Amino acid sequence: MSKEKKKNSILLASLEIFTKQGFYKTTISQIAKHIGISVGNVYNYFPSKESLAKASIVFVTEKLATILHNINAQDIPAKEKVACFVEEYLEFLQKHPEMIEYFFRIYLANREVFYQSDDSGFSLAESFIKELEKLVTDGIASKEFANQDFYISFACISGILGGITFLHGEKVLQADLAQYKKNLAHAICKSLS
Amino acid sequence: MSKEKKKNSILLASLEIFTKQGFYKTTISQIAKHIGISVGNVYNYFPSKESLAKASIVFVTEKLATILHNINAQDIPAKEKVACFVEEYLEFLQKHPEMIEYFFRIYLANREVFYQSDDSGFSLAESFIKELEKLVTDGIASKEFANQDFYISFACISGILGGITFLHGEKVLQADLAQYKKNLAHAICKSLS
Amino acid sequence: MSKEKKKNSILLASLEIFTKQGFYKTTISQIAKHIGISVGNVYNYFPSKESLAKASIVFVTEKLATILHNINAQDIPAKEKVACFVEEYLEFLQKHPEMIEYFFRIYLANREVFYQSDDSGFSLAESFIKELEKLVTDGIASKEFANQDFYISFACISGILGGITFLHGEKVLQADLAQYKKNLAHAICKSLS
Amino acid sequence: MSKEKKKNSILLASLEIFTKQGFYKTTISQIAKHIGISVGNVYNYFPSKESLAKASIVFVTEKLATILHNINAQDIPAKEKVACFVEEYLEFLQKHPEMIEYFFRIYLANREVFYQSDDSGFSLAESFIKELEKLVTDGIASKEFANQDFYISFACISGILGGITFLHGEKVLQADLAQYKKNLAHAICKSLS
DNA sequence: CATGAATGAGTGTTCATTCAT
DNA sequence: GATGAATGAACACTCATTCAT
Repeated sequence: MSKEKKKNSILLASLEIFTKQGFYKTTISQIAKHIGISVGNVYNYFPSKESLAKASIVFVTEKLATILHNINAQDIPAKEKVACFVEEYLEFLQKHPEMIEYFFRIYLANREVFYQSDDSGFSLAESFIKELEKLVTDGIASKEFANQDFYISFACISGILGGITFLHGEKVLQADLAQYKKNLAHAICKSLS
Repeated sequence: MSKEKKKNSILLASLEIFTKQGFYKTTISQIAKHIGISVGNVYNYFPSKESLAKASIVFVTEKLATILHNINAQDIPAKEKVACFVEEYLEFLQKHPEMIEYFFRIYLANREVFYQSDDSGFSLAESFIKELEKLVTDGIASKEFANQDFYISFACISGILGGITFLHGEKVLQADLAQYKKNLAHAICKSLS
Repeated sequence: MSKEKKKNSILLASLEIFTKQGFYKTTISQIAKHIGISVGNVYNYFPSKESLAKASIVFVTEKLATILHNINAQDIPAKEKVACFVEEYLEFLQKHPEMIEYFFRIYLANREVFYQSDDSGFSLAESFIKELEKLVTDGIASKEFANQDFYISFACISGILGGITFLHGEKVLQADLAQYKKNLAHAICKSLS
Repeated sequence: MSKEKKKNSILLASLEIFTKQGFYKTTISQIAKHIGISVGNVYNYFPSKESLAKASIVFVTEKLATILHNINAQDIPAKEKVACFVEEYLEFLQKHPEMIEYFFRIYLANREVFYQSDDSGFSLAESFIKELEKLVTDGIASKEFANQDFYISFACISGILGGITFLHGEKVLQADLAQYKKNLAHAICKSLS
């Protein structure tokens, strides 16, 4: 296996196990065992457990950022962009719940892991937030969305998606995720207007 | 100090330190020191660290449930109830950020701490969710809100509030919390309609 | 309850719980609860956990010593004395297994509890050993027993009784204890001859 | 040092310190220090303190079982087998008092450590008991010993040896252990006849 | 690159003992 | 005498990280 591939497999394993068990309950040994390598070898690719957690969040946010970037690149109304993003988000959540849940459970919650004195941990999600900002700004420009503080919009979009993600993780949703697509997109757009 | 009062002071200290440092990085010794008692004495009031975390979440959700319960009891339109709740929520967040953040950071994130095999950890927040459900149901009855899956509404209300709470915790909000009151209430009502 | 009676009830409770759970796994709190008094009050009667254990062994050995003393006082052959002692010992074991087992499990095993630098822990059983010595000496005088080192005789008598006590505690003996009376007395006498 | 050898050295250190100080007064740290390794490394070889105690007892009983097995294999009268066993037992006790005393002090006394719900702790000594049973059965077959309940015979053999072991541990025996060989063998054979 | 034995600081929890009431 | 809250030292066990092979 190439160096890059092995690094990636370590990342994916971490992501999965961190999400399932939490950051602190996950041991390096478990991650190593999950992909059949030795504990010491994990350290050849990542210098610490913390760095694994950070690399994981960058990995996830870049996936989300890419999705949103491609949508933003299209020449369609902002409301449609929201609908597209909700759709792709739900598909992603369906396919890789561990990645999305990692974002909401591990990253947003374990502040002490991701934050350094000199650097807001928030910055790890920068690429995604940039795209979100673009989406909102475009919508405001086209008068589709109300011209309000970006943070309100941010709270609406990521809050509502976070809420549904949480419920999905709790396994309380009776219907298939895709069923919620339309209503969620509608709710988000309304909240932004 | 009465027994009940001491138990409460331990709870409040836990809440604060858990929120600041995370569940796992917080030691019983720190909690004990914070209120000037011995480690062993903490265990005279709570049988384990985990039980402290659980008692904390019950404490917070009951506070929130009480606030919402009183609002629900009033004879006003559902939209006004939402506005009232947002106002009181923001005041509460301003005054006791550790309690609200505890709810979003510690409870929602450290699944492995709160969940037992036989019992959804979700149930610890039951009293609050019940009130939220009442608010939404009433609004649907009065045609103020759209008749949609409660989970969507749940995601909207707690998601948007969670989002702003997160941003507040990140200290990125430039304006005073109260400034966001109107816009947030508006966004939530819109999202429910 | 008189002071003496309460002291005794504490002693008996200790004996029972020490035997059932071992010295270290028994807490003062358990002993106190067992007789319905407070932890602090136990310390009004015994200055330490260790002193409780020591008082217990003195209590038991004095019971055994009394039994043997009365037998020694009779004008019967030594072999009959052995038979009598075995009989009464088995009856005692039947009735108060916790006392006898205390002697063999707790006292003989937890050396570190009973021994002080200046004093052999062995001395706590002195009264009983004295009587045993008398029994053997008398038997040698009457030519019933061989004139051998007392320690050999001691090993035979208390060893064989200890062995059957152990097996009784293990609950592997199918027959009633009394059934073993004759054979045990016979074995002991033979071993002494 | 090979893995197996290190495991063994941990075992021997445990045996010695458990015997000297008792199970509960012995700390893993002491065991580790005694052989110059770290606390954590002990746990690479034994998963718990309890498992160390159990492995120790298996180790000792297998030593005793082997001794007795070799004697049983010889074509000599049962009485001579007893004499051989007593001799080798005393030699072993002389050479490795910690092992034999471990058997009598730690194993027989700390029931709560060795017993599981589903399994008599007694079973840890199975291999030795099997050999003892063979010795007795053979002696009965050759009419050297009386045909009595095996448990009586068990109490006699292990009781008498346990008694002398106890006295040896108390350091009350004036003569050399070997001096008691003949008398002990004689006493045991008599008690079995 | 890969291994996994070794390290040792760190933490939840227990419990004998004390003492103010 | 009686209570039981308070103390704090002690200890089993964990696990991120290192490094010799």
